[in-house]
Amino acid sequence: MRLSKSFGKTLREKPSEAEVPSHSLMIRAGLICKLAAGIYSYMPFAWRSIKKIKDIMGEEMNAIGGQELCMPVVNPADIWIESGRWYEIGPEMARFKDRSGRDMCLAMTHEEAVTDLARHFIDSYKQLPSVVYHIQTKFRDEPRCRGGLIRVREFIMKDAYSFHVDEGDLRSYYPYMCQAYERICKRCGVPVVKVLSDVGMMGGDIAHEFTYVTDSGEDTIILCDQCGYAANRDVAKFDKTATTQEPDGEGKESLSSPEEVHTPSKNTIESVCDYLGVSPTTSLKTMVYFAQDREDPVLVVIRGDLDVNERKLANLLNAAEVRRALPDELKSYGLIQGFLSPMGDHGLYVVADDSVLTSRTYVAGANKPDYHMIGVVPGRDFKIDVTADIAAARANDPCAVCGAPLTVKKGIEVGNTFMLGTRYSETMGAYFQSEKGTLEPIVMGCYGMGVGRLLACVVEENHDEHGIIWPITVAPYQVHLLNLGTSEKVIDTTDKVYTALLQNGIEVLYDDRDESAGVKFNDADLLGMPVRITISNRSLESGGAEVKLRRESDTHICGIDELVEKIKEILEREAHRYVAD
RNA sequence: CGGGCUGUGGCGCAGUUUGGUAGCGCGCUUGAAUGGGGUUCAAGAGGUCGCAGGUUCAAAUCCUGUCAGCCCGACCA
Repeated sequence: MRLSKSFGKTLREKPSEAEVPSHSLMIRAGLICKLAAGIYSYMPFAWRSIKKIKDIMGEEMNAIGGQELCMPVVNPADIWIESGRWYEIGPEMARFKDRSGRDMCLAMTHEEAVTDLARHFIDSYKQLPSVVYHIQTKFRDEPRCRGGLIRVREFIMKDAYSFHVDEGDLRSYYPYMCQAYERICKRCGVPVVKVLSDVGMMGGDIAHEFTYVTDSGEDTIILCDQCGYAANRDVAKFDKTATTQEPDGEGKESLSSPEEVHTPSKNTIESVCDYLGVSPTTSLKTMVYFAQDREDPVLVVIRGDLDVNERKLANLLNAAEVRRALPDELKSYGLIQGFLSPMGDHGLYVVADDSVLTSRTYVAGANKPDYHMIGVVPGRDFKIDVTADIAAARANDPCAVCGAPLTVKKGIEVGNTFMLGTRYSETMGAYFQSEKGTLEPIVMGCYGMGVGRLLACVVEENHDEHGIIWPITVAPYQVHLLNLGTSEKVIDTTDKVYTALLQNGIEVLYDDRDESAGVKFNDADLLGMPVRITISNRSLESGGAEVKLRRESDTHICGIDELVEKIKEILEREAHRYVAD
């Protein structure tokens, strides 16, 4: 490709809308162009990379038995009504009516469509297991797009679906998919961590995310450097007993009933504990939440030093989401903000984090302005309807597995894998006849990976202050060829080199523009092709062409005659860096 | 959906406080010089100042509304 003819151009300045490096670079390099919030065109260079990423995904999917097919972007409402998600999912699903008034939607994912295929074509256990995948555009009307391709509304996704006779077969297949995911990321030059994750709107049992760790990310993951435990914060477990101090030795545990104490204006955990001289670990924090589908709020009790993770709480309550009650709402239930208490005859459902069982007695609110209770014993002094883990893990909390301090990192979720089970096959009637002759629901797994998001991660991981540093496996072109000066000899030689490289199947971007050296070098750095070849009077006098790797700073001269062979060698060596084990 | 902010040639911005009929840099066009890290000079093209209403002799500037976008939060496989 001659740069003088290529569609699109580079920008010198950082676009004002871009915050994260990949976003800024992708716009500056002319890789993407926004049409509307979260809706982008992929420009020619980006599209070449996208194709390579898709190829890598395809190869890895094929290698574990996947068959590629393609399912529609537009779905009829019927199948989503069958699965129950037509009503479960909110405004993030784009819906419309066709000309005859039938409800339709843009698919956000394809469990429904693939389950429809399964019930059409899978009749017998003899057809199982089976795996299909497709790489398709999806639309989710996200409330907030950000970071260029990191979070968008229209996006390309590779999703795979596996069908099994039973849970055991799914479990034995699942690791292959996880391994394929790790291989894909490795081959694209993006390091990922496999973390336990929430099942979210997919439903099902076990799920993992493959997360690229970066400060530009929006997911919070909890990692144990010691034993390797890794989980999304929404499901991360940690050891709550280890942080607990013994109940303070003031004999309060001997109180046969709680006692009221005056705590003027002490309406936060910190101020109360300071005032009373106790540790927050022996206090109770009470919060009021509204959960979807529940008329009355629930009282949530957690140890004072901990915070509630709303995802965990929502899952426990079987609600799509929960929200904190507003001050006015508290009043209408007779609750006093700042002095909330699980005690009393409020009649509300009480959810307790299991941390409240780690100590004997606690300080709690008195549900009365400026008063708290001491010597409160959970269970004795207030009822608990359900106890579960609803606490958010934090940095330095002890690992639930090995006790080492946990670390918290930000990351981008590149892909995820779910053991769906029979959630869709049962609701949509995808059954097969077993060896015994019985009718059984197909056990399913689903596995998604964002193509554009992975591309953004590639750039996020592989760049410097000058521009992108493409891994050879996904680079739009392998070689960036440029000439300097207008001498006929230089131009002729470069043209010949260009032709020779092309004839040898090498992908070359040829900067044939009449631009100054600075412009050409800067664009080469910004565009970031792995190998740069410079031909100028100076290089010819030194014996040929100058060759430089984008990721290295040193250059060397290579004779024109040996150039093609030399480049082939380099490309092979570079490719070797991205081979998955 | 809350909080903060921004809309002015293709891109990045100034001008808005104190109303007087639009400017800078980059990019683009033409010509010349230069030719190893965004080089230099000259001449050009390009904007109903997001949109709608209002105040005024006069609005990019003041007022009201509205739309779009960005950031933080909520939300989200």
